[in-house]
Amino acid sequence: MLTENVLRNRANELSDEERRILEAAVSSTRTYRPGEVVVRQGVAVDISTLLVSGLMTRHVDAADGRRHLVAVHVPGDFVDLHAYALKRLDHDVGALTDITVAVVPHAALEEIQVQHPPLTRRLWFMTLLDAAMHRHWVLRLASLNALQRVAHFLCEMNARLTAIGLSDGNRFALNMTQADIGEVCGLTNVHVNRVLRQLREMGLCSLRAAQLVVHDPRGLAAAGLFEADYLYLNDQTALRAAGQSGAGHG
Amino acid sequence: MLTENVLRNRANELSDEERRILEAAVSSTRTYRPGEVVVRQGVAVDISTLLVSGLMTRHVDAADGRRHLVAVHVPGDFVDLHAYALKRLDHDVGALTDITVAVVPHAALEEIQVQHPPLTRRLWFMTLLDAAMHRHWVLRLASLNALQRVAHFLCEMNARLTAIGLSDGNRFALNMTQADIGEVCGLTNVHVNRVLRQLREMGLCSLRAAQLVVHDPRGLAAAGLFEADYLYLNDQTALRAAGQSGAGHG
DNA sequence: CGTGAATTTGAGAGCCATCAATCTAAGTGG
DNA sequence: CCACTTAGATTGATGGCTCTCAAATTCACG
Repeated sequence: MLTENVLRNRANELSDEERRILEAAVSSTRTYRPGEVVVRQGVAVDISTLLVSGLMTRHVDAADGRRHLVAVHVPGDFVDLHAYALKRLDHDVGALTDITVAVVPHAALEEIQVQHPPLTRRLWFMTLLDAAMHRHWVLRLASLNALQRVAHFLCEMNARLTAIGLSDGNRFALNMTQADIGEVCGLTNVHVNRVLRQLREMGLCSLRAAQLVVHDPRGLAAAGLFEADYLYLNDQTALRAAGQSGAGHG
Repeated sequence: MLTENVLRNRANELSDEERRILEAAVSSTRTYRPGEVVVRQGVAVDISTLLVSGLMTRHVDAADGRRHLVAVHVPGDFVDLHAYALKRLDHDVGALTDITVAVVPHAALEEIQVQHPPLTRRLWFMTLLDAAMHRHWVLRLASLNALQRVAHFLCEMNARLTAIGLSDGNRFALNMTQADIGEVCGLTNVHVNRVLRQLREMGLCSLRAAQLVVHDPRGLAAAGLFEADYLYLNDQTALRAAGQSGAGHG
């Protein structure tokens, strides 16, 4: 029951039977060390990977040697479900921390697609969540300044990790360096450092020893112009952690 | 046969039968004027829209009144297929130019999902293309400067429009103001204007009267660090237009 | 306690935003 | 056919946010 917890607590929550079906589709599990590449750009694959523990990245290595993150994945994310339809990826997928992933052969997904349309639709939904997150990353980069970007990203991680029980809404493990955060927010590690100091001095949050402590969730959300609706969560705790009212979407 | 042309020329090209099925799923067509909102954020919908002609946007209105584009859609894009799984959107979808869209009720999509798994998989693929594009918009904003961003975006539009026969690879209609391009690239209209002048003086391309003329496709691609692989095109003309060798992906 | 990675702080420079004005093109009404 | 209007394009001057370069300090870990 590797994926039991990580597949809960989503707006799109799976039924017990659907979880069983997915569990049965897992052929094996693998572990990777920080920095290892799990799926390399352009290489055809016939498996998809479900993240069980740790953080993963989607990233592109620029010609000048710099790396840019285009997504961060948390446990429960069906990281590589795209590969089922795309077959090859336009970017690398790698381990940001120590991770464990479950491997699902595409043959098993094909069977699910034929035999379980409702589950297929839920899987489809999960890939659309990624797109929704991407859109807000675009928004973050296009319209927010450095302080707002970092605050927004930290709010997003808090909301996502709260939804899967890895944050209590005020404190969570964040095994990312300031350089990693810079690669997410389109900033240099130097400027991320200045922004984090500013957030600390504003009494909003502090990041020390890979632990983020959020002193003022609503204030942090306000600083980052963060609204959690794009995460499509239904977990009230997660919404509160995100500085939202949790009253629904209207 | 409204969608006949726009559904061709894709790596994921549909068969004649699949196109027929989709055609049959269309309940009606609608037209909109530039600036009109087709799907408003947060409103539950039970239809999806397929763009037949014109350009559409996904955008978010910021609190300060400024608009930010997170995606641009070209004819053939199943713009709102997301809504089938998501039901409500986290952003607005609107008309950038005069547009015609085909309306597909979700009930028809459900039937397709049950009866035509291969077509479902292709539709799924189409939504994943959006995500792939989003990722490269993230990359563009995070890692490129103003000149590179604009060049990159123009290359993307050229490649996408070439794939559907709306560009010959060197010239195409682009009914976007410089302010629109700024909203795509995270720049002000003023700076977009300076960048366009620079691109013109470099002999790469010129935008006049809603017509983009690309004088040097490979040079423009180089200026924007553009690589077309994320568009998952198989159309060799489109790849050449994109300044790529068209020799495949390795 | 030594070593390398990560964090922190400072100084200077550059890219792009902001503000403002002018110019062009297209459409409207008389 | 021409004044009038308006949206969009163009150009200039100034300022600020963030990068770059550099060095010092702290932290993690064997």
